[in-house]
Amino acid sequence: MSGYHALGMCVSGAGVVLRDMMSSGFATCRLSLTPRQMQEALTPGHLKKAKLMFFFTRYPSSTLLKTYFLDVQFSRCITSQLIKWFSNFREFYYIQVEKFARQALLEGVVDACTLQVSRDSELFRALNMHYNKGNDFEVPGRFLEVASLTLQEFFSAVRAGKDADPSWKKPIYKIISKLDSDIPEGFKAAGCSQELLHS
DNA sequence: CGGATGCCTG
DNA sequence: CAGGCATCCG
Repeated sequence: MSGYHALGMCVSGAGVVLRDMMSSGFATCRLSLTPRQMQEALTPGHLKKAKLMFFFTRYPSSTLLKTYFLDVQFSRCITSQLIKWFSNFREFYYIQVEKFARQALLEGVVDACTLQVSRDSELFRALNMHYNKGNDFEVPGRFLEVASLTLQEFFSAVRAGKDADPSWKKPIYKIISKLDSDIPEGFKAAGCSQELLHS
């Protein structure tokens, strides 16, 4: 809940100001008047922001990322680093889900549909701990749905013995990649990364 | 060749 | 999470 408030405040704030700085000052005086807030390297605040964004998008394009990190000076290095972050986020996510799917199988679960990820489930706890450590952000319900589907897909695949195929996860990745949802505009706000760091 | 992906290591 | 490397494509 506190997370929502912080973002809400960012939305009405200095978003426009940053744009003006970029279009005028930066473009005409690139060497002498570099905006102070324009980061040349990703900060811990950016990392925290990226993790929260993961709750909405698992497969963000570099283009999308550029529109949500307006305070970052994108370069090949920065872009690849951000993309890399999400790649790492996905790895952790899928590893966790697979683990719980196999566990459910061992516990004798029969119907995949009964596998639902709720806010009080162990899987959610593990994921929330990783992407929202301080638990200061209200995870969107949509994420729970995506996680549930992912869990069911892994469960069904393993139960069907598809994990024998070296590339058995590919079909699942394909499905999940289509479930990305829009990211709240609040994440674009200037200073958002730092605000999150404090909350 | 240089950049994007993906797997997997430490 | 960052490094490395193998691989694929323009």
